[in-house]
Amino acid sequence: MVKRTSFEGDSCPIARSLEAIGDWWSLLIIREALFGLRRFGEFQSKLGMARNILSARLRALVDHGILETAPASDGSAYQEYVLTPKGRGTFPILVALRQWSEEFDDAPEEIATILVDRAKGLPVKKLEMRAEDGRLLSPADTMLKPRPAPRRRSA
Amino acid sequence: MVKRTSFEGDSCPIARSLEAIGDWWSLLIIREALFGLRRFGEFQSKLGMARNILSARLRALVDHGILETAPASDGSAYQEYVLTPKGRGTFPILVALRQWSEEFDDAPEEIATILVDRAKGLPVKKLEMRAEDGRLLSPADTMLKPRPAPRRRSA
DNA sequence: CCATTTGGTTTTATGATGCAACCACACAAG
DNA sequence: CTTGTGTGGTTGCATCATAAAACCAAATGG
Repeated sequence: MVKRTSFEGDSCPIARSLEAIGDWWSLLIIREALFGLRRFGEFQSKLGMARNILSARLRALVDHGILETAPASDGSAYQEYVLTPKGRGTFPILVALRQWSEEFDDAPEEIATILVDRAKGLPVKKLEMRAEDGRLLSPADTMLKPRPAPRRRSA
Repeated sequence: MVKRTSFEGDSCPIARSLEAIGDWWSLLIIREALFGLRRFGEFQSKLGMARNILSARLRALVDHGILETAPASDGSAYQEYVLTPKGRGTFPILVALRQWSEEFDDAPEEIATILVDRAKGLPVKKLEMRAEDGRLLSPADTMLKPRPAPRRRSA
């Protein structure tokens, strides 16, 4: 078989998340969903992507529990795709991608929008990594540790 | 043309970042690079991916300014791939992906490692989105604003 | 100097993607 | 009831990307 290698059984959480949302288009669909889009046609016209690919991606995202289909909303008998809590939980990922572009893009003048605090209209602060006690951490201040064995029914 | 649609000219910073690091394998290569891997063979054996794909990805990452080739390091005449500042700047993206898995994965017991603060050994705190004045922001507290016109040579 | 490792490129088979055409259903007008 | 239009897909086909393995050249290693 020469099919694309799957990260499904991988023990790395980064690989596991990419398995769910790492496909081409997937994160852009989620971005639009976070923006409020719900209908097949809305996604299609906004993203300008082929409908069969959109169909496949929506189904995959539903299978992964990121979107769910809702039977209606505005009376019409069509279904809608709405984010689950797991889907809304991708927001920090999108913010991180956005901030990385804003900081390192070779042509930042081509970036059309900035994410701002609704209350004050000022840009959102850069995401920071902190320890549990609040200390600011750099990548070098961190390390990977084997996951502690799960306590069995400790409650 | 039926080639894969590129997001290169897109004005959305998320699309632009995916253009650079959204390919299958790319973020995993960056993850290993952040972990200290430098040599072609190291990446290949650690990731278990086909060498031609690795070769293409490494070249693309170099083209995008995420990796650069260094002529040596341990005396041998081979070249190495090291992260640029732009490459190291992807760290928050990887942390966001990792934390998303840790929080929402259907089988979290399969996740082998946790990211901890090196000094105390405690897990890194969840990434938070904050306003410039430090207020904690939810997605609903934010909005997109058109980028202000660039001041021309204000310095 | 020959064998092996390293760091790739080339070849070939198959899956993924993009585009356009087609189909099923709902709804509205005539 | 028939026609028309919009929505929400699925199906074919051409092309691209990916994977696996073979191949190759330079650098060690003995």
